[in-house]
Order: sequence, then structure tokens, then C-alpha cells
Amino acid sequence: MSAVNKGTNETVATTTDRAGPEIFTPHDHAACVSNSFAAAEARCESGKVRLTENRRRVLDLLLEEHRPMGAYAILERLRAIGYSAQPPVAYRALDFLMEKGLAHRIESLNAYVACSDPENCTNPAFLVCQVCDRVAEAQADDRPSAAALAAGKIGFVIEQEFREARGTCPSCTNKA
Amino acid sequence: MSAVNKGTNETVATTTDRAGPEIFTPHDHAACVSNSFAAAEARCESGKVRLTENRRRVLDLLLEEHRPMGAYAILERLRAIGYSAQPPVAYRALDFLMEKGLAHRIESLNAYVACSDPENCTNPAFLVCQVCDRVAEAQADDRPSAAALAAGKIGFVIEQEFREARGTCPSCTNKA
DNA sequence: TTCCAGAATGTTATGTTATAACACAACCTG
DNA sequence: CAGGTTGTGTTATAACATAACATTCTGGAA
Repeated sequence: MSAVNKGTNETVATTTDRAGPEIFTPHDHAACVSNSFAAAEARCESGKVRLTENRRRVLDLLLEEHRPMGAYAILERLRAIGYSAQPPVAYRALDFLMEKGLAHRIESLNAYVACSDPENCTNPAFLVCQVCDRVAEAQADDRPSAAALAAGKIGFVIEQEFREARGTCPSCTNKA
Repeated sequence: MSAVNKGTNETVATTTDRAGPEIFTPHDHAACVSNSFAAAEARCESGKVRLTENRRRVLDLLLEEHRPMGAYAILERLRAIGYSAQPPVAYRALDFLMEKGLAHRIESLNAYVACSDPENCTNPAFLVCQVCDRVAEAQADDRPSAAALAAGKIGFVIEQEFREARGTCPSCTNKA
């Protein structure tokens, strides 16, 4: 599915262009959902962990829209559909989903989104529309980031990178 | 502008490389402080705004070390030096300093650092050492970021970018 | 089948970060 | 010195997150 062209060291468009940017326009959202659950099932196969009701429900909520949700918004929704839910319930599910690469935390919003492409997601950058509130996920390209370059120069060892951009999505720009 | 290195035989930074990476190694910290206050004064010249006691004190606290401080840590310190201080006091000062480009918010930590190079700071990436807790600021290079590229392709207009990397600084790596 | 260990949940309490709202004071400018 | 803008003081509360511990569930070994 993701495709590095093996003959050269060029990246083929499919990798970087997939699900991410499409989020701001009509797209096959059912596919997002089923992809995500398929990935979830697959990642629990390993045996020791389970895709429980709670986790399933939280993933489901996150997948409803490509919008970040706060943990407390999730809790509200869980209660609305008839579950008693205290904060740890949401945070545990979110931790699980993030660990399995099925959800991401948007640091600049203290909120969480479903990963829009679990198969190909490694180190995404997020485009956060401040009008409609949706978040697209751009998969990293091959070049080192500015941070990585700077880090390399001084011997700083990077473990994790956060990349988030705030702005206006094409759909909202057109409406304005 | 750039510090002259007195006595030690460390490499002296060029203007463009300035404060950022040096933060993890001994550097002319007094220069950091005076630069910052100079910039602060300059940016208040415009007249409508003032570098008040509160703002000065908070900037001063942030400048003590190149470590992020939480708003409540700042408040504690303010109280310790004899001021009564409620949360809004810290947040107002921080908002002011950030607006003037004298401080930054580290999103992934919900904490704040003094800008280490107000003169040359435009769109920095932060290197956060998770051992010693210090933060270096790398000024953006000329190339568009992965986010900017993805944004360009789909017509997403970026207003602000957040770039943070978590890892281990050279100084802490050497100690390990 | 019983028992166990690890995985997951339930629940209470509390810690941490951030802002709303409004009264008041200080400062400039005409 | 009147009036607007800028900044402060203060109370209260909202929003986000985790500690701690008892309990239950699940799957495998005895």
C-alpha cells in the first residue's frame, strides 16, 4: 500500500498523499472507520491485549468525525449512550489507542483524534483547521525536519517529534 | 552581538547559529538575559504597552535557566519573593511575553520558556531534553516543513506551526 | 474444574493547568 | 481633570489529567 519505489530512492506519491489531506473534503469515510477497526483488531492479535468494549467505543467516537475531542467530551458522550464513565476510563482507552497507533494526541489542543491512516502512519504532522476544527494528518516526507537537522548538528538525540500547524483548511477558505 | 568567548576554547557561535544549540553547553548566559531585556524594552517603545514590574519579574524568572516553567511554578516563585499572585497574574504576563516574542509556550509540556534569541526568532523548533529538562531553540531553516508542503498541496493556509522534539541533549548523553 | 496471574475496569479523590468576570488603579492625552 | 485605554487584584470555576486501590474478567496451567 505504501510505496517506496524500489529502483530509486524516490517516494511515490501514494504514501504521502493518502488519507490525510482528503479529510477536508468529502471522502470515503466508511473506509476510514473500517480501516481503523481492522488495524485495531490486527494489533490486538498479538494476544496479550484485547480490543474491549470501552476501547472500541472510544475509538468509535473518535472516528465519527476527523475532529479532535477532549477526554471530557468523550466522557460526556459515553455517559450519553448509557455508560457511567469517570475520567480514568477515557484516559485509559486513549492511552491504549495511542500506544497502538490508532489515535493521536494534539498537543496544542490537549485533545485526541483517531489516526486517519493507521497502516501508513509513522510520524505525522497535523494540520488543524481553526475554523471547522478538523485535523488532517500529513505523513512525514523523507527529508529530515528542521529539528532533526539542528539536533544532528549538536548531538541531540530525538526520540519523538511533535508537528502541528494551525490554520485554515481549503474548505473553510472557500466558504469565506 | 554574539558572545565573545572569554577564556574557554569553546567554539564561538556565528550570528545565525546563535543562542539555540548553545543552551546545552556553557554559554554567555548574561548575554541571553541582557539581550532579552533589551528586546523587551525595544518592543515596548511603540508606546501603547509597558514593560511593567510583573512582566519584568516573570521574564526574569524564565530567564534564570533555559528550562520551561509551568505557570504555577512561576506563581510559586513570585510568592516566594514576596508578591501575592493569583493565576491570572502569571498568565497575563506570559501572554504579553509571548505576544512580544520574548517567551514561548512548549505545547507538549504545557510550560513556558524565555525566547533564547528574540532578535532572530521567527518560527523556532524546540529540542526538549527529557533528562535535564532544558529546551533549545532551533531557528527554522529555509526549507518548507513537511507540514507546509502538505498544506501547500491541498490549499491549507498555515498561520502558526508548532515543532517540538523530545529527546536527550548532548550533555546528558555524555553523562550517561 | 480450580486456581492463578495478568489484564482491564470501577471508583474516589485529588492534582494540575487555564480562563471568566468584574471591580479597581495607573497612565496617558487632549 | 475628564475620559479612554492599559494593567492589576481577586474570586470563582472550568478544563485537563492522574494517583491509588479494590474488584472483576480472561485465559491458561495444574
